[in-house]
Amino acid sequence: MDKIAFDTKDCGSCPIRHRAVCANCQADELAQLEAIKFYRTYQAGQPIVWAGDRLEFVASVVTGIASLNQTMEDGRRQMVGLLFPSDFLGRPGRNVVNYDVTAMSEVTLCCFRKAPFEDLLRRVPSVGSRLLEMTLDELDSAREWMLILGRKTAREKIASLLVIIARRQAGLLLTKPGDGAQFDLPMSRESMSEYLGLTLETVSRQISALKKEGVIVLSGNRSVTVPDFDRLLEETGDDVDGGMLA
Amino acid sequence: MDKIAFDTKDCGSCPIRHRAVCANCQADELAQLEAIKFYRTYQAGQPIVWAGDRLEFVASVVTGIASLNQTMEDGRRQMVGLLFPSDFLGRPGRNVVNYDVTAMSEVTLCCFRKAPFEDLLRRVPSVGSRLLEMTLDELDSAREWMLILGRKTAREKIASLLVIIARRQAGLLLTKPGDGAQFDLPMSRESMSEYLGLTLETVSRQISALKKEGVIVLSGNRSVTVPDFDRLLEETGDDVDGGMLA
DNA sequence: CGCAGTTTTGATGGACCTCAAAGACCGTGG
DNA sequence: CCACGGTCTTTGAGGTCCATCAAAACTGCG
Repeated sequence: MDKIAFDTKDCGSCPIRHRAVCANCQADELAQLEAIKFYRTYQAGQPIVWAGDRLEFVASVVTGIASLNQTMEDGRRQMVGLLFPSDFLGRPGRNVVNYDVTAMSEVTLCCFRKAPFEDLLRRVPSVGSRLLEMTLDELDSAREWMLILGRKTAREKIASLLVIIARRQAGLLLTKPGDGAQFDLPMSRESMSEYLGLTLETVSRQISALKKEGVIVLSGNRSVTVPDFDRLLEETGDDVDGGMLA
Repeated sequence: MDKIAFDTKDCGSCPIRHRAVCANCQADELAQLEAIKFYRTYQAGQPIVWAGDRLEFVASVVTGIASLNQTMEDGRRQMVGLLFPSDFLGRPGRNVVNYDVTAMSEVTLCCFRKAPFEDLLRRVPSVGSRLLEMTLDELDSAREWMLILGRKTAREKIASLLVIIARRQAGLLLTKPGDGAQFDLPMSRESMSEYLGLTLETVSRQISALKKEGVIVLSGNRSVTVPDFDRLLEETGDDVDGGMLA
């Protein structure tokens, strides 16, 4: 297994230091978090927790990508969350998780045991305020996702997912990836179908169509290049330019 | 216009005192909120704010029901939130709203101007912690909703919506309405279709089917009686008893 | 090279959408 | 009190997008 590529003793060298739940912390507050943290690593495809299980910690995703999934009695599955580096896992004040959490790639978590973290949440306002901010961001993206699930066509769904992944892999949420942007899909066709409320066959067909029309270029099954990002944006069905131009 | 049916000077008589963002406040904290609050009432069907508009206040819904909607360029609409009494409207730290907000029935809001509220959020931890708790609850229900949108059949969607409305109208979220429960639909068929990612015709057909099979009884278009609540629950496709019995 | 898992492609069917018209509900005014 | 009009809802007929079932092609790895 790979070694973690940063100094686990020093939060200052942490790649998510300025985006995670600790982002607003001063040095002394950071020290309190540092005192109760520990790391865990999961292999690609490995479950992190199952719905209904107790989760003894909360955590920040440091590297890798994890998914939250709901499963119905008859096996139908819907992804309901996708955790990128700096995203927060777990709910303070609740011991049982509602969703299956799975590592989509190798995932490293920065974990805090529940009780000390909740105590800290009460004492250190900058952690609570940052967590509120992050939760509101997640609620916003959940609502965008609801529009995708409820109203978009299969083709628009695929384009939307590609845009979301391209943006998040590029690091900052607000910047627009440039033309020629290249990124890896962090998931299988099946996971994409669970994200989008489609079957894996429909996902495959729509990706093939976008490829044939030159909207995207594939090398291998996971690597995507976007020659013209605006073209991809048009395919999402969203208002590309905020309604300012034509 | 009807008069508000409680004393607007006294938070103690407020119907949502123990469930809203002020739920965890002590008397002195409540006094600070009371000092900056004001009320607004909107008629059924009236817009509260449009997506992209500035919203100068945040608010708790005191009475009535409001919806959050997203609209695509070509007119497709998806409801992304449904605000019942005690739910919170607006996002601290952001001046512009992302969704159209509409009063579905006559709505009374308990409003706080943004700046004083955000100031109070910094000074009074019990408000921030309650808001975090409420936001996490909303995120949970948004994720349940995503399962509905992505994986359920039209019939299951209708049954799920009826259960959600029955539960929330009954007041507490956890209690199961008894058999013979009667409630009013707070929205038109069209709004139901925007909630569920369907057309209004499909909504109407599925309601007719549930009615014909005796799962529900209608009197007028808005009043619903559920003779056997477990029967309705089965129609949602969800695990009825948490997988404990059969 | 061969094998297991993943992805693509094909053929067919069904759930839901679209377009259209009739029917029910409800407030208003005669 | 009932007739009238507008809006909302129901019902019908036909079409389409996506799911389902099935098999071939590809990818990656020992």
